[in-house]
Amino acid sequence: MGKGRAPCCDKTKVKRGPWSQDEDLKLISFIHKYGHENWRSLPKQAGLLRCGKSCRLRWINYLRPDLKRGNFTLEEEETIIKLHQSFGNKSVWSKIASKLPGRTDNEIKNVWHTHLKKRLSSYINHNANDEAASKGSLNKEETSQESSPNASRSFGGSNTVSKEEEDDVQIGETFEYFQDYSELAGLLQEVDKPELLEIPFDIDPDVWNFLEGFQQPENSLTPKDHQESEEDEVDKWFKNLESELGLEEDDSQQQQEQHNEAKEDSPSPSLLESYEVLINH
DNA sequence: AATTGTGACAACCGCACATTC
DNA sequence: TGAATGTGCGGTTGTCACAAT
Repeated sequence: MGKGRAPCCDKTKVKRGPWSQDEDLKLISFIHKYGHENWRSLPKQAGLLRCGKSCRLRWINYLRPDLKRGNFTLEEEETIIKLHQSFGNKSVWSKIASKLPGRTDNEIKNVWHTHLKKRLSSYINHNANDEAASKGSLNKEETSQESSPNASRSFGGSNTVSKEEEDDVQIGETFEYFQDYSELAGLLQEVDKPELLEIPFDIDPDVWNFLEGFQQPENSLTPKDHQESEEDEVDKWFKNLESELGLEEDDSQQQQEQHNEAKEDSPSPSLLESYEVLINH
């Protein structure tokens, strides 16, 4: 036997690529019944031709009932940026995820690379141009460099720094511009895409609390609240699942129901019953 | 209408650490 | 104590949808 550890599974015998609805249901129902004590043996026991790691990833990043779906809120984006700054340039997506209930490290990582980083970079360029303009002709050479479309500021003067790394450094330094994060919120709003800019004017008081004190207490809910929110989450999760499987009755009706969820207590079906309904559908 | 480019996100890979025996 | 195994994590890739040409 050669060096190194054995692969977690025989890649020629496992299915790869996107998960089907059937596979999702198998995984969900198995985990609900038996939990996930051993990811390696889980796929075999659940009748899935998947690698254990793949099952774990699918569950954690997509099927878990307590996951939030949809666009990140402005507050979540701010949190990511703040934490990314406070943890330094080395990526700590899991730590950030732990501060954002319902969001996964993978999701946060994607948002950072596809949205936030880009937006901050564009702000840097914008800011650099403004700065250069305000300085007028004090330093023509510098100004001409920055006005070039592909120009990027040099930190440390090393040519070996990759574009990605350079962006990170720039982004890190950008935070020094901000006196507080309300300014950062403004920047996000300024450069963000319209669909990511949903800032509710009837913003939840909790959000203001969150914005005032960055460290949101993890167990701020009373036991009763916690139980109710957990039921709500499960209920929401099933509605989402039904929606994705095309089993919902009517979109607008469902949206209305989801809207009402926050306002009224309604008994949620047991998880297992709902699985059976879905599977037998 | 067809082709190409780009963005977004799900999924995979491999390494490192923790745990078990 | 060290090897084997399980799990978590970050980086990277693959795929799909949509826009631009």
